[in-house]
Amino acid sequence: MKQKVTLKIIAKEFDVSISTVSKALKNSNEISEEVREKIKAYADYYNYKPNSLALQLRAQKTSVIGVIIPEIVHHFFSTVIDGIEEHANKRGYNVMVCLSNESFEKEVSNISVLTNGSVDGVIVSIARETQKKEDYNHFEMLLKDGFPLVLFDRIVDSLKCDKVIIDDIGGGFKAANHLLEIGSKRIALLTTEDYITVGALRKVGYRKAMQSAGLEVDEDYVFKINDTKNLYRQIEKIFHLEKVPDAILAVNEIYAAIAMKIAIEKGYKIPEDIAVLGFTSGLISKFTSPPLTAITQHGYLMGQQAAELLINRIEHTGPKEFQKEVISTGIKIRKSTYIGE
Amino acid sequence: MKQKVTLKIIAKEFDVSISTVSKALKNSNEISEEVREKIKAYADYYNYKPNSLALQLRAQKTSVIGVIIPEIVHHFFSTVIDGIEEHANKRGYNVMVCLSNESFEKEVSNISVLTNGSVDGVIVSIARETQKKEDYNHFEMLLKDGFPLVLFDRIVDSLKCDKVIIDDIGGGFKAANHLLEIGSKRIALLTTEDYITVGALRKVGYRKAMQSAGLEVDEDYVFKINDTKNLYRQIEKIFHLEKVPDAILAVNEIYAAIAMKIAIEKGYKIPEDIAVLGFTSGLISKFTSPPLTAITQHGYLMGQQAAELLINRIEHTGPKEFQKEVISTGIKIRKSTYIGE
DNA sequence: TATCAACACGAAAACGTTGTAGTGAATCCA
DNA sequence: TGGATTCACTACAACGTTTTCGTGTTGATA
Repeated sequence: MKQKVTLKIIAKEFDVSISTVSKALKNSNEISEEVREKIKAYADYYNYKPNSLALQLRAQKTSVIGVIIPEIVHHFFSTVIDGIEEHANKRGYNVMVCLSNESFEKEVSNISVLTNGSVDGVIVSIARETQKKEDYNHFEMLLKDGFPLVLFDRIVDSLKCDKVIIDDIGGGFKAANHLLEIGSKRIALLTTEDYITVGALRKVGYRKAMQSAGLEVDEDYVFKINDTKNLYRQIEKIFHLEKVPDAILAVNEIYAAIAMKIAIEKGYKIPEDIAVLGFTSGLISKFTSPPLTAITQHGYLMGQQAAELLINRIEHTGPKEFQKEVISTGIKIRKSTYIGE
Repeated sequence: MKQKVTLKIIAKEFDVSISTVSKALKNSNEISEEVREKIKAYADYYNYKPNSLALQLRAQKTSVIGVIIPEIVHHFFSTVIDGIEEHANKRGYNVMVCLSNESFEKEVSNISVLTNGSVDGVIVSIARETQKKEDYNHFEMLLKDGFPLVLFDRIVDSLKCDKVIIDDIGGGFKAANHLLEIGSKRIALLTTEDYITVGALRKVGYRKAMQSAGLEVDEDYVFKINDTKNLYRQIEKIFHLEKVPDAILAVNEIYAAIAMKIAIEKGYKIPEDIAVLGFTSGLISKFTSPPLTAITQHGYLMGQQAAELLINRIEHTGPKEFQKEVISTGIKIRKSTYIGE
């Protein structure tokens, strides 16, 4: 690459000092009209732009925020990043994305790389492996130094920092309630293993809804799916129950889509025989047949909120106490639970 | 935030010079065992990490690569980023993602921000608006300075730089050919407007396949969809043709899924009456019913290649001449074109 | 006792920028 | 003519590193 033009080079060109060039380019009236103009012309011609590293080093501020997510090939996380970007840009920040790939080690190393001065703060959604290990030392180190940190979606309560979460309990409740309202009696729950908070919380909501309808939660109707094994085979077990459920509540859209597919193959009519409802994070729900009723998650909003909290923390605007924002879910009713029309 | 510990601070603490501290931490044997150990212990305790801005400024190298994509909420682009990240990390680089949101202005400003020293090179997929305007000045400026730039997917041939593209012509050919092989005679094409290169190229492939089968391309069977208007209404026009096609080739999975949905509503059987095939970039194809046969795109591989080209360019490994890598497509045959078990 | 090497450390430049605090010359006022 | 003021510019520190080139002290050697 060609030498980038710097103040020094321009200064040498016109045989003036570096300060003169700097001031001329900033239109300071300490510098004569004449000198100013020729320097600006030269800088313009050679497309001078101040080196941001130098600026950042001097200002002790990068105007970059780091984001660490478990994976990017996931519609929900993409929407969150989109929201972060939008808000960050509006406030003059850029975004640096790192992926943990659900790995503890990679998360730790990402944190380490990002917090060595390259960013003013970080937003993170914790990796699975970290949640399983329950080792949050890398975060605690940051917080001890007062480094701006915002956790979203996959959070841990014990860490003293700003957080943004989806109202998963509310979502689970809303989901189960909808099924109860359309008359379902035996609602099967397709959820994740317990250590995955999101699944666990949605289950809590489901349980709450069942109880407030005066129904017992039969643990035989709760299926904890292991993502690393064959999904079809695990989900199919729903249909081995003595009394096949009249509704299925899945904590994500993949499980829901698969359950629906199996149900149809087995000759059940949806929603007449079995109603199906999922939590959506992508486009699948819209294109299954029948289209899937789903709890919607507003990742974009979540990203915006996270960015806002972080930048407020960085700039010391906003409250001193740590915030915990809760993003409420929506429900998009489609044909998989809706008879009539 | 608390003051970060620096060499200077440690130096003051032990009343030695900054150089001594720097050398001690690097285990230089210029420094006595004793001094070395106490400095290392202190640094360790206070979690000293060299400031990367300072390192980067000094080394005139950031080990960061910038990526500008039109949007992130798009499975294809996510997979590309994933691939970029993977390769970049392997070679010691970090990734900074910016979104152009298909806007020319934002693309220009992203380029400007990234190339002021914050990254060693950029990978970009050009925004729609830029392609429509045909204004590539911001890229030409970079190339004039020899700044490392890799274009992927949405490229422009006139720019002298490394490129990675999907073999869209081949994909279109492969798609049409598959339909011809299963006996389709009247293949409708659902494509984008002409200025979108990807759609245009896939059409070329479609045309080639038709011609090599000795068939004329009837322009009435080519539908150019405008993404900003109502998709259903535009796609429905397929079924207003005098002779309804016996196959539909869509240049993306959304169009394909919608076409299939409309066909089913109108009582056609898929694939018996009409076979449907799309280009996939997400998970939709897998979960429609019937599942959609699709040309697959290998975004991950594309990302890896792009990163490899870029880093080779940055580090002057690899050939001097600009490369144009072509990623070939695959085809995943599912029930939407496949009769029989 | 003069010479030299080894040892253990410090000074300073460089990366590119900004802003404060000079500085020398011209101009002004009385 | 002497002092103050304005003008147009320069020097320098600072941000945090690394690295090259000193430099003073010690101990050994001839």
